[in-house]
Amino acid sequence: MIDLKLLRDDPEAVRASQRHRGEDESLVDALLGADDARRAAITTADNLRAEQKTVSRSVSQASPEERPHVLAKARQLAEEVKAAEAEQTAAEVALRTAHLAVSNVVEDGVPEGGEDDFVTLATIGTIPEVAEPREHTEIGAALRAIDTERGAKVSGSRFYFLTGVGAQLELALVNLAMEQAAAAGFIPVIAPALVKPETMEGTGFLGSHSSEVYRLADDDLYLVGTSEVALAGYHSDEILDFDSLPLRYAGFSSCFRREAGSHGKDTRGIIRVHWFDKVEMFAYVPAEEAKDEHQRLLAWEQEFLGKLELAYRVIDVAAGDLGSSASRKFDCEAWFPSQGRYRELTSTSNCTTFQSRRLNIRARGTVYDSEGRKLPSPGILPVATLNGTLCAVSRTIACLLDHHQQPDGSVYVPKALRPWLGGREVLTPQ
RNA sequence: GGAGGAUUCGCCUAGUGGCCUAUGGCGCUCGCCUGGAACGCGGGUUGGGGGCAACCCCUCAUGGGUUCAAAUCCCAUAUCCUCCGCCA
Repeated sequence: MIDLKLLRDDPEAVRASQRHRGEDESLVDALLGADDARRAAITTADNLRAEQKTVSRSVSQASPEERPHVLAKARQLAEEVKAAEAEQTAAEVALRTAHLAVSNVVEDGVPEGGEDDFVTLATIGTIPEVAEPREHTEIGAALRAIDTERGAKVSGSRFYFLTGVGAQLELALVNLAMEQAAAAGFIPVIAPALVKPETMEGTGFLGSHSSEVYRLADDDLYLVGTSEVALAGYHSDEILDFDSLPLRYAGFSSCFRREAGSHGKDTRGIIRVHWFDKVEMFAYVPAEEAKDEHQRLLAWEQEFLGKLELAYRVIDVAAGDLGSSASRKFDCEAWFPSQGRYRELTSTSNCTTFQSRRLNIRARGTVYDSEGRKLPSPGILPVATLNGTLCAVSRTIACLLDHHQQPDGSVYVPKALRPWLGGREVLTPQ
């Protein structure tokens, strides 16, 4: 949810942002109208409640002769309060609906346009020369690392088994990612992959992308598509200690995606699957720190890709391709020789205070007066949330096999992964 | 799955229909005292919302209900605890 105070101060900025995204700017006026209606309803209800309170208290003190009269007045007021409260509730629901319909305000500098209108910010590493590149599926099968046939047999399309070095590769990547994150000060977290509807709703994944989400109807639980959901929900309805910020978590969990709209895309292999494991970075920071933190998350993603010795580029995602809660998004796309193009491996979004407002996450900070003295009442301050992929395992494995394939059919192992792979420098078909 | 019990402002806690407009303690904080401290004394200390302001409204796990009036009575739900059952 966007900041209503900001909207009141500068509605045109929010309208401009909506246009930038290619979304309906009349939603902004609907929101302003809903807010006015709510204020009016609250004022009416407040006044009636105050009057009712006074009359109610006077009942027990009323003399026997005036008592029936007072009681009648009280009954009438009770009716009126009930009606006014119903209107207030309706106005508040309408406001929330209108509020949720407006996407986050896009950060200055985000490219105009849609999916293809990204701006490339950096291109890093040397694209490997591979004469006749094979796909990761073929390489994975030869190494007995990836078994998509049995994945399909057991679970259906877009499922897979990782076996042998494939399984070891996953553990190596997770270990490397977690080690890096912990060294950078992240709190490692193993997060639940099943969450309640409120959590899923609060993180915004039941909006336009609800068809992507698996739901367990019998238990009214959702399977997360990313541990961002659990990590954002972790501090929901909490007031954090402002001085403890930034709070950084590195969450590991399985991720589940229905891939409902992607029939025919990446049907082979493990680039696009219904289930994969992922290490996700999630940060809670003071609102004014968000932009800097976004750069830090991007830097950590790049550090990780560097350790994997991959050639990749960083793109600044265009406004029309941003999720509703992101004000800006950077993707890192690594080179896949067999496809002759870059494919997304990681993504980091700055959600500013949009997500935390929705999840009711704030911070309590010490407030100082103009002379720098502490004031007795601590202030409540807004918190920004940001997320970034550290390692989406299955896609990263696909990339590693493709990117580091050798003419003799073996696969080069980046130095950073070797400690977790028994020191192996290459993976060789059996 | 079954049977009980619990949930009050950071923590503990008083409170069984009407000055509860919520008690007391701890903690925190401001002030006084002091050369400076400790002790002591006094004040402040849940959030949210409306209003230019004075001030007002809501908030006793959540949602309903009864009543002129609910922390208090009734119903439902959630979470936690104990016991039983089942089970890694």
